[in-house]
Amino acid sequence: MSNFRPKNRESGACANVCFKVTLFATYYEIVTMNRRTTIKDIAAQLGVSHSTVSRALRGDKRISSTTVENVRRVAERIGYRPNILACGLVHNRTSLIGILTSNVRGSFFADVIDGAQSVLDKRRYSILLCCSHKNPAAERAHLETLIDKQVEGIILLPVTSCGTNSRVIRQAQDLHIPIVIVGTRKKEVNAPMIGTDNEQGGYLAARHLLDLGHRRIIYITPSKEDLHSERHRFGLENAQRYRGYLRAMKDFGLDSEISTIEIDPDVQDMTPLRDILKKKNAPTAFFAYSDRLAISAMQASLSWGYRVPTDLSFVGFDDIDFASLVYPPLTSIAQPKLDMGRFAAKKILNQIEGLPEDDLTCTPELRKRDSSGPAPK
Amino acid sequence: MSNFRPKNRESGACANVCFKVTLFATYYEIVTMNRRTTIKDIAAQLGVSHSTVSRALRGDKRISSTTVENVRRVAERIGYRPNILACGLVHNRTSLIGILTSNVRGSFFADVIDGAQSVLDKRRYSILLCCSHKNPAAERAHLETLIDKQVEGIILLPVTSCGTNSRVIRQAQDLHIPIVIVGTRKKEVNAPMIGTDNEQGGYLAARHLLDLGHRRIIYITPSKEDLHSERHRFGLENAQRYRGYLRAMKDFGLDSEISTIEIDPDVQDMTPLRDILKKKNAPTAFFAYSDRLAISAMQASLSWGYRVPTDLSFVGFDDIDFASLVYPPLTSIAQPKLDMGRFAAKKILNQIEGLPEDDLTCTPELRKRDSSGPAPK
DNA sequence: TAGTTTTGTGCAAACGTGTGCATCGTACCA
DNA sequence: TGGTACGATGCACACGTTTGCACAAAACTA
Repeated sequence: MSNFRPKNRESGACANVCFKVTLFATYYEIVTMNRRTTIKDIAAQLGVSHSTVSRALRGDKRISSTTVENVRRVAERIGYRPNILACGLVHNRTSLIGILTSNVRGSFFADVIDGAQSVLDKRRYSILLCCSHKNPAAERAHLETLIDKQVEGIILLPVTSCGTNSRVIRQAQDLHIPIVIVGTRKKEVNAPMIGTDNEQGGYLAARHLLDLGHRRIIYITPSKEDLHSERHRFGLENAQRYRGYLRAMKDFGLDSEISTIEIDPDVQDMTPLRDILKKKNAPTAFFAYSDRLAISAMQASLSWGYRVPTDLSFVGFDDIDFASLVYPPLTSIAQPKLDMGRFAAKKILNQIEGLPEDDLTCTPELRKRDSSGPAPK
Repeated sequence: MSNFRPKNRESGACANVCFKVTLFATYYEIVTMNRRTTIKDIAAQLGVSHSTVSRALRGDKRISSTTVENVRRVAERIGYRPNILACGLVHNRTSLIGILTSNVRGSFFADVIDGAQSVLDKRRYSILLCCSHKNPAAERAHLETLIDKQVEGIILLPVTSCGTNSRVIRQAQDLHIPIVIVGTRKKEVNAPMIGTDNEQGGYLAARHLLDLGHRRIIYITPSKEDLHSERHRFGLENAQRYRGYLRAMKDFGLDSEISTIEIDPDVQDMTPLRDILKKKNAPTAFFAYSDRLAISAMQASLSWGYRVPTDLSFVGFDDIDFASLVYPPLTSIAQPKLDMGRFAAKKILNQIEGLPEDDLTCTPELRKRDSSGPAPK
């Protein structure tokens, strides 16, 4: 078989070359079946150097058009695909963007990913996905993995503990890996952020209920601690949404009516809700930190015989898919999730190109549905 | 500054070495701030060759323990991280597993990812995520990207059109990239699959309703076409679940009661449901292709004044998060999604190691909740 | 015809790491 | 003292690309 091996400097007329191509393609189809083909294979078949092939493929205008054409043809025939590791080694690029999130579940995450992917796709970047499950140690490990894998940028989705991992984040930044935070940023971390005006969202929700005539409006928080302390299980968003609610209530002079109940979404214990509904002067409306929480509370109330929105009104936050699927459809505050993902990707790409980037705050929007209605007499 | 540059063959006593280390660390901290440090940096500081450093870091036992220790110390000090591109180039590895899915939304996807990640993490693999939105062209493009990025394996999540892209899939297999399909496989594609016994799931659901005394049970399909033809918008699952329903009905001699309505989940037009409920001898129970569909139908029925489960019973499929959050909580058929993800990852890893792999079919399970109850008199 | 430009290629080094083999020094043995 | 064995390290090449530079041939110019 070795007599088939092409000799190096054996160029010739085009027809001749074509003949050899056919011949050697057969040879190579046998030999290279089990490995990726390289520019050297192409070079050998055409009797040119691999640098010529490289230049031809990259469209270097110094290469004659006939050579370029030959190279293209052989490349196509033997199914050549560039080795991205080798290219990456030379250019110090991986075309990888890391996305670190605390939970892969939920439409917020999905929409942001979708939005980011649509932008990154066009620039031939791929997404390296990590999920930390709110575990700071896992989060740090994943950040280190991302750095080790030499991603060219990192998108941080609501990662509750990133405050505690600011050291790794700085480490990434020292290596000039751009970072963008989607959601809310801890003050320890210095990176451009894309967020929603949660305070405004909270205000919109409360204001909507107030305009419907409700006065006794309760904020449902996943964690009371979040609202006042510096430790935030659910990020700063919770405190911000609550602050918007406060502002609306105070605008109406309802300082004395301000009140919250805590429902842990993981535990789903509804007794605080049941208790407050039993009191005299029970609330007529609820504004929840999240749609999930709002839906749980609403469905629990239904199961106890309350009518929605006749007896009780509910407003959620995030406008997830299911907000419009449950009965009654849930009024919610929407954030432009897809756009946030797109912007995040753009911010990363801009930073990669050396452009400075700063924060971007999106405006939330009220999606009125049937779960909120006029306050009962 | 260049007089600080370490000369190559300038070894010395340990104390001397340590002194130099300190000195040059300072030098290097200045010089290398803007790039990743390499084994050459370590080698230069210690006055050894880079091969020695490489061997020391890899734990080659031919290297003296003092050298190993020195190398480790310097590596730590200058924050050395191996260049994964270079390693990959030598070993022809990327430590990347591609996951291609049609939609990133939904708990099926999320759980499978989670499960896969937990297994892949331990083996230091990362996940390259692509989402094709049920678009065959995008799907093919993404598959090609995955091949180009030299992933070491591909997990295909319910990708409706993979039949049309079997050529690319075969291309990947020719390059010895292992593939696992989670969900259902098209017959054009020859790869190990990990799925649920959808037929059995359908049987369980229908059987559950039959045991509760229901006789007029309707199957809600996202597309009637799916049930009989070869074209499947929603994969083969739909036909399989329907077949399970058929078997249960026939077991009870209810061939004449077999009936379906079509509700497109993207359009959410509920008139077929309304129409069938208006008929005399209206159905008393519904079994839907998916939880999403079941929930929509159930909530629509509630809005028309029907009581669940007093008047109507509903059973879904998939046991998504929201199944237990809606009111009344939805009875559903669960698949072991997390495990399916774990198994998928294991199958990929095994194949990478050259072990043969074949299909795995998981057993579905009924999760009884309040949306299904005894048939009305 | 000799010199200059242009055109098309090849050579060799580089990216950062891994590794077979050669080499060097030392210790041990006869 | 000569030979052998062994432990520790360096050299040089490999992986697949890209790219600065040199160089040859061809095409001009004078």
